[in-house]
Amino acid sequence: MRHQDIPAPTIQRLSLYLRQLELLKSNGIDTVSSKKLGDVLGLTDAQVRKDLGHFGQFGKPGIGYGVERLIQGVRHILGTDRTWAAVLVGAGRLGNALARYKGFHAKGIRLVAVLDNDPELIGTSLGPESSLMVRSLDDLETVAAANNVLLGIVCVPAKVAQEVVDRLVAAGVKGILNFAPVALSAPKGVAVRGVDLAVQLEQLSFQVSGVLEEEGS
Amino acid sequence: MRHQDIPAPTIQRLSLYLRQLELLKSNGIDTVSSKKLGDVLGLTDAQVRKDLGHFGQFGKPGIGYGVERLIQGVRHILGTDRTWAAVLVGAGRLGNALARYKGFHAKGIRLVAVLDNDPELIGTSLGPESSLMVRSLDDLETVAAANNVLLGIVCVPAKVAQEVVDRLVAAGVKGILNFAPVALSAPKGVAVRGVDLAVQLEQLSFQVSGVLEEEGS
DNA sequence: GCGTGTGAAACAGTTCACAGCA
DNA sequence: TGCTGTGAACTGTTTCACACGC
Repeated sequence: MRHQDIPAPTIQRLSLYLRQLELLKSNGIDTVSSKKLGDVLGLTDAQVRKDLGHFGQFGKPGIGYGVERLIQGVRHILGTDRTWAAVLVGAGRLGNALARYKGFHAKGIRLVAVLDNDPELIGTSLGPESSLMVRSLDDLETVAAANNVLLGIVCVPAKVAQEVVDRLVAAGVKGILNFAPVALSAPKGVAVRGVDLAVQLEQLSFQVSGVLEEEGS
Repeated sequence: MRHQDIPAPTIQRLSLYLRQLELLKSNGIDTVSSKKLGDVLGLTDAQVRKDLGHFGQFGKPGIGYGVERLIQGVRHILGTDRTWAAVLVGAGRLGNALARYKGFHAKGIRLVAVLDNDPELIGTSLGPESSLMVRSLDDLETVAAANNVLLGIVCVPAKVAQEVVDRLVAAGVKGILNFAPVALSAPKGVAVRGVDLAVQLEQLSFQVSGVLEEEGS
């Protein structure tokens, strides 16, 4: 089964399963049923089985799913059992906070450089935990080529985001995580995901409006 | 038409429309067709019309949609034309970066307090742009009651996130934006949205795996 | 002609229900 | 008996196609 014909909602839920499975594992539980897994995540048991069923037979009838085996399986499907080299562009407050994020490694991401074009920031350290320093944006192509960089994380102002994306694409990047509040375009063959705080706030605002309406205020 | 019976995907796209419309407005364009709007966002014209059609007749046949009027309309639907009081819990690096985010105001969100329970952080300033200081988490209930706080933003470690959420809910909060990498539970009547970097990285990893596969490597 | 609004058709995703295995 | 895997039914969303207004 090709990656493309798996429903997007299934892939989204795979991340949720994985997180829950890791929690179960750290609690010493080594078997779980679709019912139990679904309940904590607010899903039906059928949904869980269908999702996992797309990738082969993970479960044993009468028993359930082996937690460890399923973790391995899901990681493999998501590709987080491989290591990807990434660059982060934009070392402002948010970029800085992200650069110090410790979860990259756990997801198989190796941050090879943090880039910015502000002379004030270039040469700046990213704290004692990191061996990286902020480098000039001019180094992008060199760094990308030298490290076989496939992922880019964009934390620059909206105005220059498209420009940065174009350079990343030209440098061979295949996946971009965008924190700038703009719709970016990239050629087919390059995946772009956006994390937009403004969008989240709007969605939350809408949901809360609905809640208040229900309660009659 | 009640909030509840509008498809979730439609609401999600409303945020995209709004952002694009604001861009058009700032470019001095005051009319747009469903085709044009859809094209830049990667949607069909029919999709755009169906989405907007849920809320009444915004467009004029032969002409298109009035940008300004549509912006007003979408803002009203999303509830961002009202003002919501919010607290932010967790003043670590990420919390700090978010607290300084300038987009809250534009989305009708008034940040009334930043709270943490680390004595090192309490009393700390949030930079010259903000009049706020980090306050003790003990003040949560007081602040929430005094300002009619309906929104909470959670940037604390995963271990304590549920605990913080429970306190927020008890304090009357109706919507929570969670940055901690855990599945949180909240009673019906409280909306919870999660922004999880680890999940985004996994999804991106999956998409890139698919791209590479297509290209045959 | 151009472009909206909207039923009807097509498609996709979810839930149901049950056969089959431990 | 407990639980998976899966075709079949169902529900929800997207796309199509066209009547109507500018």
